[in-house]
Amino acid sequence: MKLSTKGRYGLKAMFDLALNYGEGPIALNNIADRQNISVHYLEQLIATLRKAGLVKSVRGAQGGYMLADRPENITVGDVLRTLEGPIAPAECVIEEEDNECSKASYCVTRTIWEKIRDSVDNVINSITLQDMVDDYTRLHNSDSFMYYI
Amino acid sequence: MKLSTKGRYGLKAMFDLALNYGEGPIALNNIADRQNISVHYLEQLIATLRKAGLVKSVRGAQGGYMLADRPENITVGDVLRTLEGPIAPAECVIEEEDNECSKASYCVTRTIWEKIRDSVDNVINSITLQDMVDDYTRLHNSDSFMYYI
DNA sequence: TGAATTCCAAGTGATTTGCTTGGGATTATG
DNA sequence: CATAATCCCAAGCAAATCACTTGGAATTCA
Repeated sequence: MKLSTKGRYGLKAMFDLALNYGEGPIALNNIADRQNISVHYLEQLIATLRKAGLVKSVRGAQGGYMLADRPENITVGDVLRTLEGPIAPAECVIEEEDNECSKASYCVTRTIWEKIRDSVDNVINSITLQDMVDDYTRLHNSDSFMYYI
Repeated sequence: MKLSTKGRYGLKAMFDLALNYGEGPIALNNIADRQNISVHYLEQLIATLRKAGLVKSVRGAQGGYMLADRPENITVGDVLRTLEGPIAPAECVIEEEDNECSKASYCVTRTIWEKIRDSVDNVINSITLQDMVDDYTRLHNSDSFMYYI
């Protein structure tokens, strides 16, 4: 039940782009440095995100990447599903596909997988990149921060 | 984010044992036949469950396995954690272990993994094998079943 | 023109998955 | 007491997946 580095690195990168939203294209090696990820590996991940329409690229010198939409319009679920494929604990509860086995209608374990899938979906679909940015600024810049030390 | 066959087969087997709770030892090949799993593979899974104290075994002819406790005292989480290891989407939010990275206190993606972990935990810790048995008998034996066809 | 960048394809070692194979130990039953 | 039925254990293994690396082509700014 672990996410691979694809999903984990990819979300870090998207969060980085969200932090820098509106500031023109961000070069991949900047993101890779900040987030401690191999540039060439991140390249592959962001290519997937680009093909999915979540980021835009600008080629050539001074080029880079930027979010294709405002951070409040991109959810964690969008990012994770793009990089990890459908988020489901078992084949038989992948929604898009038609993997239902013949016993689906009365399979008791299947209802467990559905509940797990739905609860994860609920979390990742309800958090946007903007929410993450807000969390970040709250943790780093807020005056109330000192009270918690 | 998929479960492996360990968790999926294992839960099916435990559900099977719960259905037959109180009827003496159940031979593994019966379970394997009913649930469509290789006997030798299931043997390995149930060995793990036995070492974890979730099932008891009776050796020799007419032997088999039975739940070590009543179905209402065993949760889906007990079974899945035993077979799959800690259920967490990333290393840094595995509770038992001390995998926190140095940035844990202000890492924003980490809070995402925590929320996913907690929501899955919430589902699997709240469902017992008895709940599954109840679901099963409701689907198969209840008079109201006909109304839903 | 040259440096900075994105884009693309292929290769690779390590690990995990999902079993299979082959046997030994124990015990109920005839 | 022999035998069949069962649990117990260890090792092997092919295929897939993971987490990258390597090497280079295409594009564009300065």
